[in-house]
Amino acid sequence: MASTNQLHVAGATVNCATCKDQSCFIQDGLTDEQLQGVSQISTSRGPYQPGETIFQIEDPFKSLYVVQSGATKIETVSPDGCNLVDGFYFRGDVLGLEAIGSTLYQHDAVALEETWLCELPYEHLESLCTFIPRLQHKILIMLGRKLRHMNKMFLHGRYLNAEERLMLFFRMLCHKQVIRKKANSATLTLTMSKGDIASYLGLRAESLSRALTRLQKAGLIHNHGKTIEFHDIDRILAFSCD
Amino acid sequence: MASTNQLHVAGATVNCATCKDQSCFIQDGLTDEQLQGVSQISTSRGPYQPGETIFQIEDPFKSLYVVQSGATKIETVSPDGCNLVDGFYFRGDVLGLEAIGSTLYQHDAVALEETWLCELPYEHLESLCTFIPRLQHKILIMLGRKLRHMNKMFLHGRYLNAEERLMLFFRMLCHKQVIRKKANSATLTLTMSKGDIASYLGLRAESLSRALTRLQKAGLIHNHGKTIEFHDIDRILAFSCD
DNA sequence: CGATCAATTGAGTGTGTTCAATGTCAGTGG
DNA sequence: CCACTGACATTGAACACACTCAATTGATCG
Repeated sequence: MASTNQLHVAGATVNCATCKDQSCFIQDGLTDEQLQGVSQISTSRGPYQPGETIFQIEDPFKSLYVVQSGATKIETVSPDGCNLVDGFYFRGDVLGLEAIGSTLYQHDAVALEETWLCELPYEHLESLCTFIPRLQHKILIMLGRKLRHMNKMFLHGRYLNAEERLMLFFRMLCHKQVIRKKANSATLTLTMSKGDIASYLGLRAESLSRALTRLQKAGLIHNHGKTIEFHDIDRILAFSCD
Repeated sequence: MASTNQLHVAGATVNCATCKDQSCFIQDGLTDEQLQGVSQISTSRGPYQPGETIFQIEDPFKSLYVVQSGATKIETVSPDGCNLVDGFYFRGDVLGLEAIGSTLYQHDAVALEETWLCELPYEHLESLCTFIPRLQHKILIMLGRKLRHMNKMFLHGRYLNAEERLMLFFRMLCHKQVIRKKANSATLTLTMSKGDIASYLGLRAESLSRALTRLQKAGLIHNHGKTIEFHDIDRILAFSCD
């Protein structure tokens, strides 16, 4: 696996500094000089293959990772030994925030497809914050945003039934531009298993399957294998949980 | 309502700097000089009376608040207009973290009993972080800890039944020293309504009531009105959700 | 082509919800 | 002092939704 300060994105190899062009949230809005500071501590990692582990639960916490391309899931183990999928991460998302303030990672992180990451050693990053107040500000914003997101999912997700949770999931994927939208129809190619999705949504695989079937019978989607087609994506996007 | 840099705790009026003695997390471990910096930006607020609002959802976000004495709840409004209780805060807890990175508060915060708070203007606090790396570090730890806590509640709480959620709630109150423990029996005087507790636990008031009844029939607790007695608190504390 | 794992479908069950009725308590006013 | 009120709490009965367990189909890969 390569380990350079070069990034591989969509077939091309590019420098970390061009992160800026991809609106990678951490770098976004920093001056060139500040950017260089961040570049100096960051390292490109990849390609991770599907199923490959990025870090494991209770490994010593060392770095945050920004997803440059590909997709990743994080999961923990429940009291009774089941795997609980806790999140999906796509381009621009930051892995490892839950470990801040701890010495250990809180999850397993696993690549879902061929994935490139940008590693940010956390101690260096925190030190850098002292010299770049704007960077400190961005990290804090990111943490606050994550808190709000979890809070919303937590509070409102509880009261949604299986179909509503699924709609919410599709909306999230659309927002992260994982669903390729054209006109008002769209296609989604799943990189994760349906079991993972079910777990993420707090459902059993069977319940998710039934929800998919119901949405299909309602004419909203067409579900075959790893691809889901949306006939009227706008109706899904219009669905509101709040 | 008073507004000074004096704190009222347990009937006495004390200076903000003595926060240190109460292991208020933000100040804890700072040098005297650094402490003074924090003291300079902080203001004591109170007493808030039961039911009194501290801040409201969508008010402009200005400050974090550390609970010095008393108790507070935060709540949001669900899609269908119900109040959802999202957290209870006791001595040493910090209110308003979810608003970091936003311009608006994300919750209503309401005092549950006579309550004193220490107000920390957020912009000042963030500026101060640049000069006191240790303070920055503490804030980040605090946010990470909050993330982990929510994560755990979110993931594992979903799979607990009513009784288990209730036990978890008691355990939390014990940990926050709200339940007065003596030998292996203990007493809890509720400052919040049972409806609030139910909402916090993701249950209906009826379901919570039934869970209380079942625990009482099992001889674990005695539930009358606003007080709950624990005959064998250790069995409750031994209950593990993970 | 069979082996294996993921996904789907069916039938029966359980836990919390919903709706409605009753009980409890504090505060108010006659 | 008692009756009235309104908010909160409890209890009962019927229901809904996701769960469990089991069987079947489908997809992928050696």
